[in-house]
Amino acid sequence: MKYPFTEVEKKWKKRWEDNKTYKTDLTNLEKALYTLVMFIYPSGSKLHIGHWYNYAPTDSWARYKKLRGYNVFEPMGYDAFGLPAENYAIKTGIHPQDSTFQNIDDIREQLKTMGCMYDWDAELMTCVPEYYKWNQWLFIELYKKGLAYRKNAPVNWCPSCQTVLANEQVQSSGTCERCDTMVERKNLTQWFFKITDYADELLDGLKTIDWPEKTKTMQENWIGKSFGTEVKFGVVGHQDKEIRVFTTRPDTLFGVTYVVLAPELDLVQELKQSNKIFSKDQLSKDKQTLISKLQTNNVLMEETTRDLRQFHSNNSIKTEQTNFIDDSNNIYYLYENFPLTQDLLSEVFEYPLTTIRSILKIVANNNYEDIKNKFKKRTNRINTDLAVLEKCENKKQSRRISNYIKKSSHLSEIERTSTVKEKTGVFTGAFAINPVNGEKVPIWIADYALATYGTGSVMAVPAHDERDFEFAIKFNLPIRKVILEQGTDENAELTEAFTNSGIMINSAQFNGTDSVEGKSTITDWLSENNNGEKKINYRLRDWLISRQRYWGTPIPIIYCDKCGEVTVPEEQLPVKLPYDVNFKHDGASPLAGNVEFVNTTCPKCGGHATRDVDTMDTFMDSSWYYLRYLNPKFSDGMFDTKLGDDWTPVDMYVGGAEHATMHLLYARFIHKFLRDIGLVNSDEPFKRLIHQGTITNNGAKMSKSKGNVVNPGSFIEEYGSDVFRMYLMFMGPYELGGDWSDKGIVGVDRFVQRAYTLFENNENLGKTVSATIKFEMDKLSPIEKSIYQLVNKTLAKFENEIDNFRFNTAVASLMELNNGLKELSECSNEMKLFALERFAVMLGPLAPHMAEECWSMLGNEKGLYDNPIWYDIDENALVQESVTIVVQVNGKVRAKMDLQLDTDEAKVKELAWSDDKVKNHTDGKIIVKEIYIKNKIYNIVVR
RNA sequence: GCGAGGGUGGCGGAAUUGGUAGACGCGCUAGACUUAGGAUCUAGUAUCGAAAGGUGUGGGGGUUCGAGUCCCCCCUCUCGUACCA
Repeated sequence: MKYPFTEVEKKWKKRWEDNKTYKTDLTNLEKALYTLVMFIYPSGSKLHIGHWYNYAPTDSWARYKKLRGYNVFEPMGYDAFGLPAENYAIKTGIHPQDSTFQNIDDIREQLKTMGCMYDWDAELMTCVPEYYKWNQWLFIELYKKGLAYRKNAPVNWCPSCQTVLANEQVQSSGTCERCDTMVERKNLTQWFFKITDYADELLDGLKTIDWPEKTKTMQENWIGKSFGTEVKFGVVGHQDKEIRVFTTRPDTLFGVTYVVLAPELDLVQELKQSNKIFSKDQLSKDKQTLISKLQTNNVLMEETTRDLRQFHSNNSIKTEQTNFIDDSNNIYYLYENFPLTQDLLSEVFEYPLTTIRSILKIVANNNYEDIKNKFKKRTNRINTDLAVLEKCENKKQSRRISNYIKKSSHLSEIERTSTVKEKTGVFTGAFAINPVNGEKVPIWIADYALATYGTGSVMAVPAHDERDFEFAIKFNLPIRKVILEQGTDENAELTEAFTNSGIMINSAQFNGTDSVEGKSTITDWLSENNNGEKKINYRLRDWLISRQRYWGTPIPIIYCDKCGEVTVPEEQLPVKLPYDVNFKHDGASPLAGNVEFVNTTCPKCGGHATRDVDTMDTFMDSSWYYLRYLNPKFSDGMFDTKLGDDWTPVDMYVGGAEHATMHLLYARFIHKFLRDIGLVNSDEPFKRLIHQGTITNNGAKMSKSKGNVVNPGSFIEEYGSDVFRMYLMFMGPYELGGDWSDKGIVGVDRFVQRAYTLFENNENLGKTVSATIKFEMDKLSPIEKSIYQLVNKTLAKFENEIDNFRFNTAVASLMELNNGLKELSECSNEMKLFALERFAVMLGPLAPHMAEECWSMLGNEKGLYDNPIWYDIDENALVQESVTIVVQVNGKVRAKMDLQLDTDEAKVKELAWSDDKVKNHTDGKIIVKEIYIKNKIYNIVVR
């Protein structure tokens, strides 16, 4: 008879449910094992094969552990808050709460068809007040410890939808996912969690957990700890200001030719304002006279920006700068007090400064005093120092800066930081002072400097940094080599940035130092002179948790005119999410529209106050749900701390690799925080982590929007859930995933049919024969012996494979066993029972319904999972008595010999040489050597 | 660009420490049983060759008695990441 999966599945599901087979006794800590799979987002679409691929094999692992006597806790729940439900509401008008509850009901039913051993008493959902109350409580705890704070931060804002978008809703083109409008960045005051306080611990903890190396590396990079130096640059004309830059290459400090500020920095605004542009008549009489003289004397340089920068950077020139606008709306920079040094004069001569050159030409060959005198005569300056006038390239320099800042604010984070984008920037007109040599370098703003990293200011060393090099080339800024690559010419021009270590040059007293050593030498020098210090920087940013959205946990903060920011008192929690809300976007958080919600009284003074109208990031929910599962109905706290201590860290956690740096980092942070406030006694939430691979469809990720989702429905109907789950496991390595194809499912089905028939043919065997634990191999027939060995071998293999999530080879080993049991009919009933008992038990984790049925067909009264059982291996049966020894000639296989294990070399040699093929290949050749690897190979080397 | 992981028959994929490459399954071929076969069973199936014997794990080089496995260079695919100073 064909395996009647419909009846069998129904029968066992009912029995499991009636017997509460999968209800875990959490007070029993002997061999306690917490297996967890990332909980499900209850969307309107059905469970697809991706969910099955995630959950079913994990359940098989848990079942295996259960059969081995572990007290396994395997819960399932719903990550029920979030954007999709709200977007769905905007589209259809169905309230997120209604659709979510409906979806949860549907999904629960679908999950049950899988036949996983979830403890349904532990089921939880995050969108109910009993759950999110504790998000709020946790928020307040963080707040009390100074780890929750508010600051102004940019969000992705769609001007057309009038709403805030999550990063993943912004397309790579920088447009809105829904309406294709260009997304803007808008500053809003928002809540942050200070995860950065835990940066070091999050980094160190990685060493203690059994996670995929790849994931740990990703977290490591994400945290991005980097050791460097913070250097203080002065600002010309602003004694009170300084620019701090972070660098990992203090050894290149002498190569700084400009400084870059991120456009968002407050300092940029100040510099812009301080570099005020005067109208010409606002200037002093003296200056006006000077300007006219410079203009009439034609000491006006039309194309001199580049050359001026050269002056500034190559020489320690201290000038006074005045910006003004003339009657024809041209902007000029007037630099006074250029010291007319010999250096400058010779330098000037190098560049096509037509005007100055024409002046200096006259005096080129004269001595310094002559030059001074002649220059004085020519310009009618009393002062012998040079004044120069630079015409601004762009008439609207100031506006240019503003425009640039505005423009970069329009770019999304993704777009701005795209490396393929060409570098942009604008000169501020201001100069910074390099502390190491007093050199003046121009200050630029450019969006390749990120306000969110380090100080937001960068010292640019084009010669030794790729980005700076690219920028310098584009804007014609000087490139000064200060690290010499070994074996290269000091004067050779660089065609690309040299970023490795070398010998320091052009670095005054540090010349000749190895650049690696130079890092600390220079840093020490800076510290001594109070110009900088050692500094550690992190790439990790604080966790922005505010969402200008409805379907989430309300932030438990009240704003009072008198008392300011006040937390909601614990006894007033939860702050319930009101049902009646216009969640259609109107430019603000939907909760802002609910007057009843917003208006409240201040818990401190009783006066009028308003509530925070934002909700929390849903990663908050998933940061501690594994603790709540232990008792979702617990009301005396976030979770039962006794159970938390007993059952966490989670022994096995399975979920997608896409959560590597978000969820998995946040949960670790929260866990550590909970430890610090005494709620858990462990450092890490998840001891062991496995990522399932992704199942693609024709190479594309399955998604509802693409319409390429494969539903398991038809396969379940045709083959049953056990065959389907086993096929998913058989497809390939679990952690790799792969492209979906149903081509091989018939193979698994055939295997199941054959196995079922085998049990059918031996029905009630256990009632007539008593079970044997161990056989004396000498007393077995050859067939019995080989079956006995195969069964034991399979057990050993199977255990190892399942333990390590290698389900494909575990299934294969059972198929091999099944093939090997073809001759079972020729065995004694004792041997039959021995083999079939073990076969049924091994089927248990992979095909739970079928295995229960087979197990009961043998005559067992108690179910496999009600009375878990696993068999010991007879080690004697694993010992091979004979072994195939391969005879090679020059590494090529020429003969194979079946010999007793541990046959001695002389005997092997004799047999090897008696083989005809071996003779053929060695005749007439010189024997160089012979190698014998015991029980494996006999290799003859000839020439 | 950088980081990680892959590339093995017609296909999905096996191969503890270097030691018989291709387990298991699909597909295919032949046969058996059948009124029938998209059921089941049996045998075969890397490739060239009639055979002997060659050749074979992306390509090239190397180490070794022996390399899918170790080392160097290159090609290619997938994933992650995106100017982190």
